Amino acid sequence: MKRIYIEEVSQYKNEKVEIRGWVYNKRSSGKVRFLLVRDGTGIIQATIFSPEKDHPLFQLFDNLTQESAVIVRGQVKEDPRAPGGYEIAVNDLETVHIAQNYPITPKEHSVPFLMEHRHLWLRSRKQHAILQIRWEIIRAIRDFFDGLGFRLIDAPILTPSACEGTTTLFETEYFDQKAYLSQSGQLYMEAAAMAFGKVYCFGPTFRAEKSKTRRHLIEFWMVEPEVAFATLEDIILLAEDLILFILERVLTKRRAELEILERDPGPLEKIAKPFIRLTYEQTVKKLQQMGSKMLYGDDFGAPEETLLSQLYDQPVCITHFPAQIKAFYMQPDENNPEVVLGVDVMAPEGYGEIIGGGQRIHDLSLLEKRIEEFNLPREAYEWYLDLRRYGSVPHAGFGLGLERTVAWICKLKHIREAIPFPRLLYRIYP
RNA sequence: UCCGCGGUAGCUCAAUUGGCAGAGCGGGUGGCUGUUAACCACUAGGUUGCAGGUUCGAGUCCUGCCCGCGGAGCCA
Repeated sequence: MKRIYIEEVSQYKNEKVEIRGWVYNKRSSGKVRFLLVRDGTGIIQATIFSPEKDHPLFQLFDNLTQESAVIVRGQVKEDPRAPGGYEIAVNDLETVHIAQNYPITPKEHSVPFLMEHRHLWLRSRKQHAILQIRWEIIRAIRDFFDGLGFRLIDAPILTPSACEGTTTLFETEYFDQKAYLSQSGQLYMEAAAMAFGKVYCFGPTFRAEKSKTRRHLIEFWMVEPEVAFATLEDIILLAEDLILFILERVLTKRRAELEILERDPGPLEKIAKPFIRLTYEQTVKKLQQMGSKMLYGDDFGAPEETLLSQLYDQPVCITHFPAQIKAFYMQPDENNPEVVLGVDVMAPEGYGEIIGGGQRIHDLSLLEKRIEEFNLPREAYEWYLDLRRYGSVPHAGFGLGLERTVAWICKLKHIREAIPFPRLLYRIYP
């Protein structure tokens, strides 16, 4: 008898197989018992028939509780009445472990309760589907960059100094010094790009922001490509291709999961190059016409992001921001030094910014000046300035927030479901 | 951090003006030969978040605290 996984069941029609898993749910109707078994790859209905009321399999079945671990052996049958179209006619049932009072029942639960049981919630159908899609997106991102000849260069997580202001950094002890958890691998990727040409890093980042919204996590994953000799225009094209590659992959390989999530694939299928392009100035004018009170020089707030996503069903690339609202390393536009060559890509359907990036300053004296203007500790940036001393070239890159991308593609109400174990302002358990 | 809302059975919620703390689900027992969050009957299950106060009487009103949820700012 062959031990198989539920996702392979259609290849074993009428064969006898063994499935190892957990009880998802059970039902009974007199002389027929139905056991829904999940094994991590899917859920299948196992059936037991007998005219004998005290059949030994019935006794085993009756003792099983939700999430008990079982080994089921029997024949695969195609049956339209079974969820998924296939079921197992059981002739042997082995109990591995009886679960006692599993807390997540097939009924409704509140968000706080489910978050408290996140370690178990992962077993539920929708959470499982979301994390399958997350995995597919991660693979797509790696395949995309590897396929283009990018080198994966890992950025450090413990960093020696505040790169973009200390208020949002997690501080920790580093023997007799202080260290900070990384907010971004970008500066290290700039060094790597000068060594390898085109690079990316993909890892967790940490922001000690006391933000409490559906779009924020304290710990989140970001993929950050950086390309030597690239301009703003080059990386906008790269960002478009990346997003389309991810969408194509999920739409072809994770249809079933999108269906479990009741996510209409229509809006995702419509997305195509080129994305909408607007300068910051054009965007502000448009928003003001729509009734927003924001002024030139303000950053976009949540209401503005919502307004924008109502206007377009394509991602929107906003460029040419006023220098003062962006980071110190942003390259000024040569036609208008008041604005910088940065880009934010806003996902449609109200999901807001999923990408932030741009062209970096490559001129040593300009970068020194900016470090001074932003009141940053010059010593901490000596290594970064070195990149402008030894073969400096124009270069650009961006960061894509993984969880925001997952939330958009899965159309989640809250980003906390886009990561297995979310770290939030008021939650670090489990 | 600020603004708003909430905490009652394992879970989801109800409880009229301050007047006997209840239902569904889940658990247990029994029934049903194709169930789809199955269904039917019976059954057990409570320090009403914590501390204090008002009152003949507090789940309900007041004060403080704890915990969480929604939103804002900031950001990916």
